[in-house]
Amino acid sequence: MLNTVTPSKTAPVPTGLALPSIGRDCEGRNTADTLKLLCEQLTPQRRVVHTGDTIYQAGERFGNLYILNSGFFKIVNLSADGREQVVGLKFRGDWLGFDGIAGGRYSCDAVAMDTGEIWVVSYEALLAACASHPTLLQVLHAAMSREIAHDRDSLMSVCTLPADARVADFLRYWAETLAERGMRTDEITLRMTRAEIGNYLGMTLESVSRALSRLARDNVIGFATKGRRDVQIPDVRALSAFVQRCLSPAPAMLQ
Amino acid sequence: MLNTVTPSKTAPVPTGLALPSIGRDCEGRNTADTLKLLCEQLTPQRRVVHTGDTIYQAGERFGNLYILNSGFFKIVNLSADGREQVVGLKFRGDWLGFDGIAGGRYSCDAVAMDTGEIWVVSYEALLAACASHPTLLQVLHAAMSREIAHDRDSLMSVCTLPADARVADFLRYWAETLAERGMRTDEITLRMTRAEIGNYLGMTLESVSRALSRLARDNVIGFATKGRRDVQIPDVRALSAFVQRCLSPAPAMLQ
DNA sequence: CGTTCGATTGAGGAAGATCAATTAATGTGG
DNA sequence: CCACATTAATTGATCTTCCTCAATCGAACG
Repeated sequence: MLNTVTPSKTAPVPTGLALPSIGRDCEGRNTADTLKLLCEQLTPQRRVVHTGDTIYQAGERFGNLYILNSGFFKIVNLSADGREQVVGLKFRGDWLGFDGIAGGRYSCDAVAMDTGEIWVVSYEALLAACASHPTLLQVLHAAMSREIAHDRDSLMSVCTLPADARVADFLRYWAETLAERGMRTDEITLRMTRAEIGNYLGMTLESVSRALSRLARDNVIGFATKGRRDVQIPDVRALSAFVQRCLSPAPAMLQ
Repeated sequence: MLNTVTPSKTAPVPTGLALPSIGRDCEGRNTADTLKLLCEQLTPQRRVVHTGDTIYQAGERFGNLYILNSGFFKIVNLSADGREQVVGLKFRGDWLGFDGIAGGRYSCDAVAMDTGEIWVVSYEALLAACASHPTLLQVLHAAMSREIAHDRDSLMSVCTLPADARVADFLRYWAETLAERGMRTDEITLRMTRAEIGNYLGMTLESVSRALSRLARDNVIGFATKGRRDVQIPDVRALSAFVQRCLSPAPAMLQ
């Protein structure tokens, strides 16, 4: 495991820039528009990644930022004493590597959870491009800002929600993230094991499994015919409602 | 409570720019140097704040970033259903308000926990200044990057450490933050109640109290003669050692 | 000097972790 | 394509940690 990515292979896959997109990236710009702008202004090196590839690792010298064009990444923090913690999940349009700017070294691992394509942008080159194209700077800052805001939401989830609600909120976030990118949300494929989900949410894999079973029993989610990796979400709002139900102690548990 | 700050009173206090400082802010620049640069390049509006003042609130229109010159802030996230979560603590040299860039609105409250001074910088003006002074941009990005990296460390603490270790790690972080700014760490004054600390760390105020009592019993910390708000930390490394002891199950509990 | 707020400490209970056994999915070599 | 090995997921039983509830104490303040 932990293969470094194949060094400098120009990607033979389509960029997919023509895909429709609904979510707002920054000031009325959606993910697809933003990617288009970045591609045109920066002409980044494109790189195909496969499950398990690491784009950068903790301690490695910082130099590049990465933009995720397709696929899916996890960000893993490592402590000196060997603890591992999934601290973030990255989807299409997300940036990777901001943590390296301050210290000159990345402070975590970025691991691909699926086949995908990332765009490599030298931080130096990016700054130069920003100087002549202010919109680029705005997009960069918006991406960093969104990451900060979302990290805070994650902390709030972990600190204030019971285990079942945390899992429900996790699925809700995942579905909404896909929706913002114009993807289907009625059936999503979790490319993470229960152990990885549990690590991210601060609970054991058994608790994740039990929470999912409970969500399925309450018909908030469903499982596909084959495999429990695919989760059916008929109505995203039902997940939010479930979270609220976990928070209010009094109201009766149906059935 | 929740007073908004006195609107536009120019600060009658010294900036304290000549203070010594040891920690690295970004690429060999320390906190004091960075503040000096910011003050010279931006000539920001200065504003005195008192305990309980809020610099901005969730939902308020974004426009300014704030640099903390002295004092101490907490950042509070609010959920739609009324949960409150302390998601960050800010010390001298820290920036406030990054979360507002992406959405055009702040997503949390910034509340002063002590008398202090903040510098108000219009985001527009900052961008303009960055265009002509690239170092400024580097400093800005470093501040955002550090915030991202630290938020991840917080999540890791909450997810992987038992309650006692979390409190110890919290004190360690506080002491190191002060040390980086050239302040004393052998005796620190927590300007937060047990309830606020507990909220930040994802536990109850009783658990915080018990953890502190345990730390005092093990002589990892001490309490000042009067009041339990002041914590003596004879050796910061003892706090790290305590965290490690919490993680390794086998070794005997002394006494 | 009483009131209020914050902190401490104890007792009991509940959420979730741990341990363990079983089942389902995935992958491999024949 | 199948038997087997391997990994992931589920479910149950027990145990630990931490939360909840409650009483007490100390400090700060009007």
